[in-house]
Amino acid sequence: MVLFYKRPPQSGPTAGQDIPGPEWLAMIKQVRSDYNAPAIEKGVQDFWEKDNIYGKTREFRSEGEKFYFLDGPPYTTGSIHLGTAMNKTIKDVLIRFWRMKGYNVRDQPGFDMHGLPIEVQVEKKIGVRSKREIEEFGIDNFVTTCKNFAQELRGSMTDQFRRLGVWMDWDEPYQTLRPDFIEAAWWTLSRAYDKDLLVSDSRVLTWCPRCETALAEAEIEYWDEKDPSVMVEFPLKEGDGSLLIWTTTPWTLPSNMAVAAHPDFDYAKVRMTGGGRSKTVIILESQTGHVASAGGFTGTEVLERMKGRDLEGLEYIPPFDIDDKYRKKTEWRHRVVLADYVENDNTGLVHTAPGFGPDDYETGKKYGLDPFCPVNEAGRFTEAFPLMAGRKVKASDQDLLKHLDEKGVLFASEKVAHRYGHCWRCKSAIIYRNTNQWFLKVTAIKDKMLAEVDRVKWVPEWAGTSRERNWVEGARDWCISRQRYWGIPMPVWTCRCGEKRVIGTYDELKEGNNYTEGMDTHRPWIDEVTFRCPECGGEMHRVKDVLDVWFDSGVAGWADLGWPSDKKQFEEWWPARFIVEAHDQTRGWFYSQLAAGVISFDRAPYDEVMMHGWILDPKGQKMSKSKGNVIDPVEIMDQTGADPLRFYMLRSNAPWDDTAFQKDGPKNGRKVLNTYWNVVNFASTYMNIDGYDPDAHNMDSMRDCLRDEDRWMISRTEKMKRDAAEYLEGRELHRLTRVLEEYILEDLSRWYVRLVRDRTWSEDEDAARDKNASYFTLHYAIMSTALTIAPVCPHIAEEVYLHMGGRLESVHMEDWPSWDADLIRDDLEYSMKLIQDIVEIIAAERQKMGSKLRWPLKSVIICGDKETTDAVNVFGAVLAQQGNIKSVEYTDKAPGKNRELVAVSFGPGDVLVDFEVTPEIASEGYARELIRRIQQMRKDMKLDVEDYIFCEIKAEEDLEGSVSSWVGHIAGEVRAKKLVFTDSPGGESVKTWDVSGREIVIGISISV
RNA sequence: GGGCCCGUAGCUUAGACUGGCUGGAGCGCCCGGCUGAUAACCGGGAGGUCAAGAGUUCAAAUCUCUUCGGGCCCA
Repeated sequence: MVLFYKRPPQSGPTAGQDIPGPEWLAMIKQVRSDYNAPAIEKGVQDFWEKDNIYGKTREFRSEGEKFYFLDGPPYTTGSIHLGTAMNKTIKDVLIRFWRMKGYNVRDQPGFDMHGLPIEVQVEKKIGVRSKREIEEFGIDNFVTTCKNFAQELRGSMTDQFRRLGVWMDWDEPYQTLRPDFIEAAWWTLSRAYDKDLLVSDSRVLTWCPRCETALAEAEIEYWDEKDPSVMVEFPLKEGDGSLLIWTTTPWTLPSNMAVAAHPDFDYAKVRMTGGGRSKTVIILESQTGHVASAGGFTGTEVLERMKGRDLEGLEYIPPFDIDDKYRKKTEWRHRVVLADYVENDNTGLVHTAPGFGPDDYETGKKYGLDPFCPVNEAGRFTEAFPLMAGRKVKASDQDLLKHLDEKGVLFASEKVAHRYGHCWRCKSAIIYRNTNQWFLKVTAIKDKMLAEVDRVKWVPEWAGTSRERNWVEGARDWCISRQRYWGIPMPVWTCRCGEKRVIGTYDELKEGNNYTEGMDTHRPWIDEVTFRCPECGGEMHRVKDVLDVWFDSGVAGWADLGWPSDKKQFEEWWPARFIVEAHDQTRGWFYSQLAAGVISFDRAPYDEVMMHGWILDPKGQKMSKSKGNVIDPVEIMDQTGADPLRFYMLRSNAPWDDTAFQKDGPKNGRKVLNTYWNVVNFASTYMNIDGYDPDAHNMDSMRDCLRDEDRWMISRTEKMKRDAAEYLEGRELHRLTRVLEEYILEDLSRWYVRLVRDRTWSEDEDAARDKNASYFTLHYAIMSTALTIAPVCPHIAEEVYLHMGGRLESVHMEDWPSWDADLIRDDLEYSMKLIQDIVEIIAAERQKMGSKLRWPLKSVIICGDKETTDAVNVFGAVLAQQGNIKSVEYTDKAPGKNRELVAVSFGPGDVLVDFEVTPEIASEGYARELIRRIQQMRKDMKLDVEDYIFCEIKAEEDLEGSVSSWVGHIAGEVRAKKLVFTDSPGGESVKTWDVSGREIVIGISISV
């Protein structure tokens, strides 16, 4: 296999630079001086695009072990938000990591393209408001519009994911609207049918009156809403008094069929008096006070006590009369029934309408009650309730209450704010309705699903053991039918005689009448296909429903592999090794896949599930258009860059915790990357000048040239790589980014670069070997960082890699960096830590004493046991240099009193600082003061680093004498051809300075 | 009402599983330094009842319980 990819010289981010010749490949190229992330990212992405780097990288790993990553399909909304950005960033990081580890990763992205959200948007677009209007518009026109719209939205989302730097197979995404995808869904349903898990049944469930369809739990959004909170009297048929019930849905009262009581609770018949009125009601005895005050009564008298079970069978007069032609008369109608779900609050008697409440329905079934439902699909009363016929149910509440009040049975009426469900798309308040629907009998496979939850690896662990498990344990049968248009059609055909047929493949469909090859299998076209009934010879028609969109994505794990028509891919890849989504998918995609997988293949279709958190607004609130607190990721990428955004999102929190997105977060991320960039800029500048050839050296050849500080840097680098790998394997991406941040900021930039500056500036021939050692180390650190940060920040890593002599065509083709335990030197790290502490102490002491770093210290004494002084002595030269100290001494004796020394503990020992300023120190100090001022003036004059100058200086006589021995040094440092002292300095720039209270005038002119 | 997660400086957070020196950072603020990485960089300072209370322990941000507050999912 060819492991060496040669890059054509004219391509890549550096295109435009004129760099001919094959030697260019391994050369160090100067990077642009500023870290302009958006510009760099644009360049890198253009390079990827133009040279097909993504395709080549995939190809490069095509022989590796197969790794099936499965993308959770975002709903095609047209624009990504920060949550989607976070989601795809995590995926991109792990995919790139796995590729670097040699895996052949399947990275097909997906899009969820059916369903109500798109239908609702299209309705708005074409200006229709109801199902009737859609059918007038034409289902074919409507569905075609939905399809085109979804494709459009997919396109713009793809652009945004690309901008984020996500490497997935954007040219070949799986799409739920594709015919092969639909076939896979059908196949799964036919499996369910074969196993008796697909049934049609009548149940009470959530219904959107505007969309005129059933909704799943997952399609409901809850928020607080004000509703009536009323107590209504149902007079007893025989004897005095009334049953008192409480409800927040007065519109369900016409459908009342019974009143439920808890068998074990204590009830009482209570007479209530006050304000000249009196009422006798049966209620939960413990609620007497509450009820009386709600009804405006002051006096109460218990007339009779009884258990709930004693009330069973008691007959009452319902609040509204309904003609018996609309409902069955049964034994238990309008009597007290018993139920365990009755709670110890309000009146303790529950109005029961089996046509409108899931619990009521169950109770009704038990007592043989009719699930009477005088409400149509649009949420309006039918003829069965003439009083309000044609009116919307919730809007009728007030009129119904008025009616009850006139009848004298309205005991108490107020408003209450409570959580109420709404349609996830059109936001209409949902109602419960009794309808006939198709169900997957999840309850029948619950045990297997739970076993699979236990088998799968969850990250973090509680995502599975607590959350998913808890959800599956409470799972009910899954209503998968929707009375809509844009979705996967139910593959169920029925005959008048009751015969059913469920189609699982397109081959079976071909047997149908009106089938045409290559036909669109969406509605309405599929509705034309009919079958001959094998039982009665009649015509079988398709059930008009479409599928719940959550079912679509549930089959993604095999639909995207072309199953069932293409079995080869399935055998090669399935099941998915890894999926990752946000925590709301506990009830969504984690669940739908689990159910569909157990139905189809008796197992969960994934082996590892990672759960991530949400991106919230800066105050920790959910971002939403209605709150106006949405932060646009595209805007951030354009302003600050995709890499900084990615780095920040991963750094700020553990992936599974929610993150309150901070406005300057990406800027902080940028700071880390900028520091890295500065290091690279520094290194590439000097390596380029010196023509450093990274290929000419390796760890073995350099071993003996390295200084201990180089070995220290390498040791830190090995640990960074070691930790990074561990954190990636453990999915602890926050730790990964934090270890990178600390390494870049603390070890590489703030310390190592500081140490090697003098070495890189050296033009001394004798020091070439030593300079090379620093270049080698710097290059090693920079490249290790590029490889390690490549999954997180793919653009900066690429740019750095290509400029620093990377040998492959892209950093993303590199193998994940290994680390070498032999290069870890805890002894050197310990010594260096002591040095860092001591340097810090000296800086602090200097500050207290008003001693600038520019002025050398006479001496510093390290006092401690031999072990400690030896450890410090390893880097004695580093200490002297970084602390600007003339002499570092060591002693194991306690500091004597004979010298004016400042003593501070650095842990295992003490550091004693001698602040005495000798004439020698003063002259060196002043010399450096002068150099600094002249350099500042050069900079202000915008001189080139190479330019020479003439320099004239006026200073007090003693000062002039003091620095006289340094004149040659000063002139060299500031590139002055001539440097003289004079009473009237002249030149193109003349400036007066105050140096420690002494006036100095400097004049500079440019030499020719 | 139930399950899960979270609560540490003005803001974002490390540390919690496996209890132990003066609870670390970053941003912001104040002060200083450096000036051949420079529309950068470095150091110092102020700022914490570790949400509250109780318990276990020689010792609690960390373990246990209760309460309060926030988030997600449900009822």
